Amino acid sequence: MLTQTSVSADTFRRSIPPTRNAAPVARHDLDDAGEREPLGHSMHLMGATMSFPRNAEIFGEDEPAEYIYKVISGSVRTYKVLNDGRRQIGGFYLSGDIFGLEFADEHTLSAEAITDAKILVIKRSAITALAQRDAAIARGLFVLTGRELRQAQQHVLLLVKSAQERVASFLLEMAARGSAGNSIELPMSRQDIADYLGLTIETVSRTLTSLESAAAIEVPTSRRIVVRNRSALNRLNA
Amino acid sequence: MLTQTSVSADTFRRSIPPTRNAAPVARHDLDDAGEREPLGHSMHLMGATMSFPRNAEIFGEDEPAEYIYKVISGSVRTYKVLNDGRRQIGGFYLSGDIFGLEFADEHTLSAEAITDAKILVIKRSAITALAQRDAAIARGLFVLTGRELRQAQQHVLLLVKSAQERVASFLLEMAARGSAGNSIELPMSRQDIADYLGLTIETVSRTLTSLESAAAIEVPTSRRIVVRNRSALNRLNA
DNA sequence: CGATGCGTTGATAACTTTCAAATTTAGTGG
DNA sequence: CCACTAAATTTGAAAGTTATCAACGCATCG
Repeated sequence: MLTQTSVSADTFRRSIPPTRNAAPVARHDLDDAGEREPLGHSMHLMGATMSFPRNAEIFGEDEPAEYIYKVISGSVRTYKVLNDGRRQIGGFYLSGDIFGLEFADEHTLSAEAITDAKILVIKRSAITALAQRDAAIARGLFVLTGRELRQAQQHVLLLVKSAQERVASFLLEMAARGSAGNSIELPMSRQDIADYLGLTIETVSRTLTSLESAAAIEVPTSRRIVVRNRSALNRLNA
Repeated sequence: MLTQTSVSADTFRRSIPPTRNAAPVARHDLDDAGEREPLGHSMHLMGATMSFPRNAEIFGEDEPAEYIYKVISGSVRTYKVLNDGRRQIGGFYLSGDIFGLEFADEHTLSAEAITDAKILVIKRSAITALAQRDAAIARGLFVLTGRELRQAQQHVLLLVKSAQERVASFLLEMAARGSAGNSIELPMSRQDIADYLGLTIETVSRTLTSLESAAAIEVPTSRRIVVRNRSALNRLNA
């Protein structure tokens, strides 16, 4: 079953950046209840921003997880390549999202920039050291990890649905995250979507066309989708 | 697509048990590096053991997550029921496994005893209080949570495979966990397996039959499976 | 012994993938 | 800015996989 993309050979490895000398942070802004944007402000004080061109690798599976990352602009995909060459995308990270959080010493997924992206890179040791002194930071890490777990569990639920349901769920998810009214800007290709949903690009494309025929959505350009009938999509979001 | 089991009506709700008054624990046994069995011994000192008959609900989705649980004997499934009545099993927990760990205040999955089971039940607040005083406990919680995340990510990878691959992976997973040579004792029904793998019972059954025809396994009884050709299964475990 | 639940097997239908080709979009050099 | 090539997306037809519907076998339990 060689349905999904093989790893593109055009990604290239970048050396891990030197961290800007992380001055001890005396205070950090607490977000309300620390839930909306955990670690949000603290991170900016101790990281360096890096630019990654489209398709550049940010970190690779099995590399030591020395940093954690926050998307400043652009977008990122994490993925895993199966033995047979298929690629499974674990998730998409948009502006403001934090990724690369690990429990173990090595990354379990790889990460690439989907579009040109600016990424805030923070030494993991700096965060964990801070977390030891500051319960709010520790809790922030916990909350973020909980989100990752939820996301993975949602992903499981997604993958047992029909193609129509998967695509509808995906669109609703992206609409909720981008939250620009009913218009969805997709930074990722059809292949990325397919590899996230466990489908082929042809099925994704056909499903979008059929949703368009059913007047549930409009697809003015391949990277922009307008939700016309949200309840129709919700109905499919079983 | 109404492929999976609807919630069985024969499960029944049990009231949450009173915790035995948790005497402050002066010391707790550290497992080597705290990794093999995180929180292992500490838990036994502060929880109460409860018996659940087959198919009894241990906790329900959306109930407050006040306890965490450890399987003493028997086995447990966690699951979620989708809007349309399908049931997706999140995982199986065997003797020694800890489950019910949550980030939020409510459970995101329900849990039921697959077989008659003895479960150690510990107040979550007792553990977290302990974790605040003891870094090893805190780390144990972290490790366990990391395992949950890994498991969910593995589950995602499982669900994008073919039926044969899913069943083969499942068997290898169970073989690795039960680790009684090549013989696998399955506590769960075909329906449970199907709902875990995102397949129908018919497909699971047929796949087992076909693996047996291919001399990869033997199925002496429906709940026991003997691995005859592990490399054949590994080959399918793409 | 008959009812009941669980598992297997068979035939057919539905869905998704595969393979192929057409079409649109994006990027490049003149 | 246009022409041209490469890449991405869409569409079509056929094949493959899994689900659905139905029947049967087998064991357990009153």
